[in-house]
Amino acid sequence: MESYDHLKIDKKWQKAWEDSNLYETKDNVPGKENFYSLVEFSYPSGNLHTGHWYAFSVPDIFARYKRMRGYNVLYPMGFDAFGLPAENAAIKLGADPKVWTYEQMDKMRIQLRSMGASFDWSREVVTCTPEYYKWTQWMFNQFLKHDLVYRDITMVNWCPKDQTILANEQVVDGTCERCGSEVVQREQQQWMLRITKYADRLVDDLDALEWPHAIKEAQKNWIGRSEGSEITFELKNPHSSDLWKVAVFTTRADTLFGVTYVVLAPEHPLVKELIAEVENKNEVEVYITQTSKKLELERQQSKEKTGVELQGIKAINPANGEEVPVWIADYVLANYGTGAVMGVPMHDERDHEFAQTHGLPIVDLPLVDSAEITKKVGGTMTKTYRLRDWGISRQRYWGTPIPIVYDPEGNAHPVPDEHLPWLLPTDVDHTPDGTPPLARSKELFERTEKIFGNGWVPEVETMDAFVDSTWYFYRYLDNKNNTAFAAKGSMDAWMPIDLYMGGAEHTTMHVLYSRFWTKALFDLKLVTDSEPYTVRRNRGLILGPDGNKMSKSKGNVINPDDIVDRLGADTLRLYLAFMGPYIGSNYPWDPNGVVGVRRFLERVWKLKEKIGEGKTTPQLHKTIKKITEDIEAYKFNTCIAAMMILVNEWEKTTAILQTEYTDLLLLLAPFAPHMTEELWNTLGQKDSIHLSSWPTVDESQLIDEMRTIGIQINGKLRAELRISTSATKEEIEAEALALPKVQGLVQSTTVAKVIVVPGRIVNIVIH
RNA sequence: GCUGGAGUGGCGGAAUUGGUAUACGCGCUAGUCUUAGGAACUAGUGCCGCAAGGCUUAGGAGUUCAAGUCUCCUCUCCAGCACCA
Repeated sequence: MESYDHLKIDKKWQKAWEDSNLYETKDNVPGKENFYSLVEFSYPSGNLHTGHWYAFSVPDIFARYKRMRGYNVLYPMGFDAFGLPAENAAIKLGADPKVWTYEQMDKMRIQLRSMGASFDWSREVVTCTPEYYKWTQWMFNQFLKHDLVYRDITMVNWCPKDQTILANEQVVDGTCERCGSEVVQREQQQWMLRITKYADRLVDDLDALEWPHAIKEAQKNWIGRSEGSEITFELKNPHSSDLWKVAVFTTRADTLFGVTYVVLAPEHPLVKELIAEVENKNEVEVYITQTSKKLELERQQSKEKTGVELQGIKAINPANGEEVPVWIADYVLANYGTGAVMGVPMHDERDHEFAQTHGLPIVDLPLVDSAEITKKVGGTMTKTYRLRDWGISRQRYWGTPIPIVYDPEGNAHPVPDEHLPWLLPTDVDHTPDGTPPLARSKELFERTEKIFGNGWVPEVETMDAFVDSTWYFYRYLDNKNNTAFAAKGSMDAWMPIDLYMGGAEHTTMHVLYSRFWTKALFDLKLVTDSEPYTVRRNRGLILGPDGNKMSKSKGNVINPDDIVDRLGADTLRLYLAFMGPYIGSNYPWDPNGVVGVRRFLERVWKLKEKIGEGKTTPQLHKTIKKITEDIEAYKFNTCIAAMMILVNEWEKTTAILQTEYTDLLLLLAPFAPHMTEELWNTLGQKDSIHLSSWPTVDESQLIDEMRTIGIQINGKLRAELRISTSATKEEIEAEALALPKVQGLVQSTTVAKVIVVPGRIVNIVIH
């Protein structure tokens, strides 16, 4: 018999599946229910690493299993092709981002094929193609029309060295992830998406979703909804008749009588007005300048309660008319709540520290009812959020152009739909110099004037790449449509997504953004579901053999291509699935462990020689049952363990039936698609094993005639009893008590009670 | 600090959900084969003990005939948020 030659077998079947379009998925197949299984598509980095294998080949097991259970399964793949990784790599190599990206995608498609995953490549989606970003722009226009897009000046992360805005996720501990410079906050006008309008729904709709508690909590945490009161304090200056009002947000209106001062954030708009009135103008101005220069890192790390009193200004407590001093301090954040707080040192730790530092009074007055006092002082019960609107402007080249043009007066206008896709120009030097690269495109400016008239200029910013990925799962459903982002019929066939497996790092970014996007589309009646993912599950990470995250600098990277060459795609797939439950933990790579599963595959291979006449093994049906249950719970590790147990048992027998062997192949097919297909084929089967049905459990085979149960005395295991499963409680008790071992221990005592759990245990209670 | 999650052999992890703890794999030990290294195969392998036996699911208490599993306290680790009023 030929030995298991993975190199030959992997390639042979990958080609055969491709030639026969085995995984091409139709929107509707009579008699089959649809199942949409989604995994996060990847950046075209041109290098498929172990993480990709874990992210794609393990969920492929589930997709294949579902197909064998009779579902019409969509398991698509594509590329999140715009964005920083491509642009950075291109800049570094002096290459064109587009050329570089397309080269990487070509490489990755080849690597992805080596996985033997059941992707339907005919539905591939690439976000940097005009055919795709046309619809990203179209949706942007729709949102603009419905006031979900606006332009505003906000604080952004700015890297002074790279002269560019950084996304939040590119700021690592206050420094630029690329060059390590300390990031500063800077005011910048940008295009914003009104995600905060959806804050309540993004929190409340989580309740109905079948998602893990941890993911829901992380999103709630991130949105940070806080319920409280907004209360207005009047400010006055004894030397003039001017009056100002300042609203504060508090969750503790009940402490209103304990207020001994009011604090504004240094950036609070009112401060600019008040500054002319204060007695210590210089001091205040110096403080404002100092805090604005403070690096984000410092402000985060130093919890020192600095501040300056606005001398001469007094706030009037609406509850009792008492005059209290007004301060500015940078422990009050401008962009949370109203940017102003009432200082209650008795009941708030930070206020207490501030009061102590600056010698402000700390008074203990009785608490009142929050709702009542809020009403009494003319305040309102309100909610505030940590979540802020999503700034999507990027001063970069490699992204979806924001489809906006400005008239000669500087007013913004959307690029009409008939001019979409609003193409990304190519006549651009993409080296970052602090100005958007598109500003240097002659073609873009000429195009704008040609279409809109003299003096019109284009928007020169591009969109955050997270915008592209908010809706990619709709495009898989109808990826060639050029009259709509997807036809309603295709969306009805597949949405909402049945299973979305991905990384925990996307919980508060991509997953939240795409939920928002879907809700916005839903409100515009463009889609029929307000939530995109029925089930979301987070997988873990594959760590290096040293237990650290794989990285080139640590020298602990396992290259999947090497494993595929040496041991085969099936071994790698199987090992990744065998490491532990798919949902939950991170697992270190064990170079010996991967050899262990290869041995298992070889045993399955050799078992073919044992096919012959014989008796059915009851173990097979227990195995089918076990795997069917565990696979549904994404516990692929115990599925493989169950197959190993079966193979261990079969190795001890002289012969196995061919039907039993093919049942094992069917169970193993989702895990090791290449080897099982080869064995299936050599046994004379004509159709692909991957078009076959999942084996059924013969319930009658599950019933054991005899069973070994444990005999405990006072809860401690003392003996074992082999007994018929049809034995009555009385029979079991009698036999247990008759055991010599039990006799010896029970003899000189009184048996108080005997608990018999048939098929499980006997516990004899003695005194 | 707040929120969530987790602690089981030398390692990754099992445990029918309250019923024989340590399945399966790795590693380790011995043996067979091999010039050797490796690979493969066979047997053993929770800990202490020569043994009888005792102990064991981070630690401590509790409920129960019975606890890895339920309850309370303590400790440790991981993740997210964090001067969020």
